[in-house]
Amino acid sequence: MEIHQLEYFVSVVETGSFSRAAERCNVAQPSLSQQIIKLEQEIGHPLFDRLGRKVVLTDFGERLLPRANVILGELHEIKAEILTEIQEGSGTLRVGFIPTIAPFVLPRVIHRFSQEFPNASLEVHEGLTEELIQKIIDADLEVGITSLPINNKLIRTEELLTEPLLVASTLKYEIVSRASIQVKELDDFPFIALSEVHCLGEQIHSFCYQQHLELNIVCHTAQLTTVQNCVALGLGVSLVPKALAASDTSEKIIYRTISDITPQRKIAAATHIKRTPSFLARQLIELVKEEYPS
Amino acid sequence: MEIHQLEYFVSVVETGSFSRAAERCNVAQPSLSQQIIKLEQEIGHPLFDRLGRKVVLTDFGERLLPRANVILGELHEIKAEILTEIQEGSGTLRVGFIPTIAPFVLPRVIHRFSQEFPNASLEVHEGLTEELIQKIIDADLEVGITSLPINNKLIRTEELLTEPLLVASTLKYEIVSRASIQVKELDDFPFIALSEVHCLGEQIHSFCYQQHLELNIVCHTAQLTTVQNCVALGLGVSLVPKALAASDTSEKIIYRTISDITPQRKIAAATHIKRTPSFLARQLIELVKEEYPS
DNA sequence: ATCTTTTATAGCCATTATCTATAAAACAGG
DNA sequence: CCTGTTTTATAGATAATGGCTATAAAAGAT
Repeated sequence: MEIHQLEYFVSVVETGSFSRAAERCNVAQPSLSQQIIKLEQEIGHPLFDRLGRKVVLTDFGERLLPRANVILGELHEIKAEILTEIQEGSGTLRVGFIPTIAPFVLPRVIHRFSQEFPNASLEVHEGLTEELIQKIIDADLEVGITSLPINNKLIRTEELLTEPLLVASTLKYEIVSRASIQVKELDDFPFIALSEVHCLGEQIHSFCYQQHLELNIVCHTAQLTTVQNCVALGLGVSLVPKALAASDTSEKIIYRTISDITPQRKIAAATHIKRTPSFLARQLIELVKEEYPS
Repeated sequence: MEIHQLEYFVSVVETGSFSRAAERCNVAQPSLSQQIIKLEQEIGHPLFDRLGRKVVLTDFGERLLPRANVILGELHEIKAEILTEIQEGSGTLRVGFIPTIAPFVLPRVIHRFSQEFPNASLEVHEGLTEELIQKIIDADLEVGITSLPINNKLIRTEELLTEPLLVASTLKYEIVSRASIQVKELDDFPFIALSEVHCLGEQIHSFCYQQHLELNIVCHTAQLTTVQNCVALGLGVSLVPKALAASDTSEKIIYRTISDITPQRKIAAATHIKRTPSFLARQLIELVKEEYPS
């Protein structure tokens, strides 16, 4: 049973004649007749009684008609409906964030996303860069919001913004009271270091290495929140993303930009290089750009 | 968009691979790949992302899937469902009866028919033979319950039964008191004749002509009921179908068989010679046979 | 780095839907 | 009742296309 056979069938019903149906379908009358005959053979019964001038449905034809209409209806609306559904934002998006971004960005992004795409469902996963990358490769996630660089030829990255790292400290350490801060002053104070399982930890580490700093690390923590708490208690100074500063309302810590050379990280969206980005994914990436706190 | 393309598409989704889908569909992998590509071109977007070992639906594919399943589901059930529906007797049957049959047969047939086929709808039309024939030819009616002969090469007739015509009279006329009745005695009494617009009227007329009777017609009536009433009032005798006698409970009239030569009419089902009889039509004809009063 | 798995490409073949021409049947009008 | 017209079916040729084999290309797996 073929689509065009059903189309021919419906046309014969609607025009009441094989020849007129053929004309409407832009085929020759014998072609249409043959296809109807084939259809009748497949059903096992005649669909029409050919009464000279008139063509009448048999009881089999009578019952095929509504089904044929359903099928053809479904078919012809498919393209338009799919486009509509997509632009209405229905569907599911699975997205990952690294832990040094998630706390500042996730709440705002989820909020706006669910407002703008009420029909969509968002599945969020928080994980370290390597884990996100692996899940993207396995197609468990479609997008990962991470930090550059990412060296994996299976991963496509789209840079979203550059975020400076600020010096964080209480007034206990004079570094934050000065008019301007120089990179070299960092190793004059006890330093709270973020574990290098985080790419941010790594990035700070290699920044210091490049600047020939020999940090006086008094603490290695596994979470940015712990860094923040340690700094607040006056255990030392640290380098933290500006987004952390922007969302810190406690006013215990002073955040300052380094004057001479600003350390920074690039925030990017990582996707599987072979996957065509879905509509929802593109929308989410835009939202992250707009909602990233600064 | 073709059926087999949708089948291939669903198979790829279900097997998660083009090669396995091809195997399941009994086609070579390149054939299947090509059809998927064609489908993607028609939709205007890729349906799958080919990630080496894995194949993942794009958002377009995700939305095509349920529709494809609906269409294929509809298609595969069609044949069985049509057969079921027909055997369940759903549908409409348009049937006609001539006026000299309708009153005795219609009520019983409609009753049994609607009991046995509660899903069916029956449209009954009462009309003279010529009218029924015309409506059958025009496909306004599918079956006509009439009397033979019918001479029209477009009409197929199926003889159902032979019905004798009985002498009807009150005791006022001695014809019904005798031990046996001979044809020739008919013209000894005033005769109530049915109009020849009815085939029954014609048939009685030609029967008498053949038997060289010269009826003493005292009345021409347009309806069988009027004949019956006239006879009951003792205005004369008449010839009436046995079915009328069988349904007459008044006991005013005596109905007697003629001994030597019994006039009779043949009851038949008339259908368009080119129409394949529907299930309901065949069932109805059977019912008329069974329910015809005798 | 090599082997295996998987999809895409190329070229050929077979199927089949379509076409033109024509026959057959039946209706309409004179 | 015959003739011309309309309508569907048949026959044979053609062309479009889905399918096949062989092979390439890409990417995992060993």
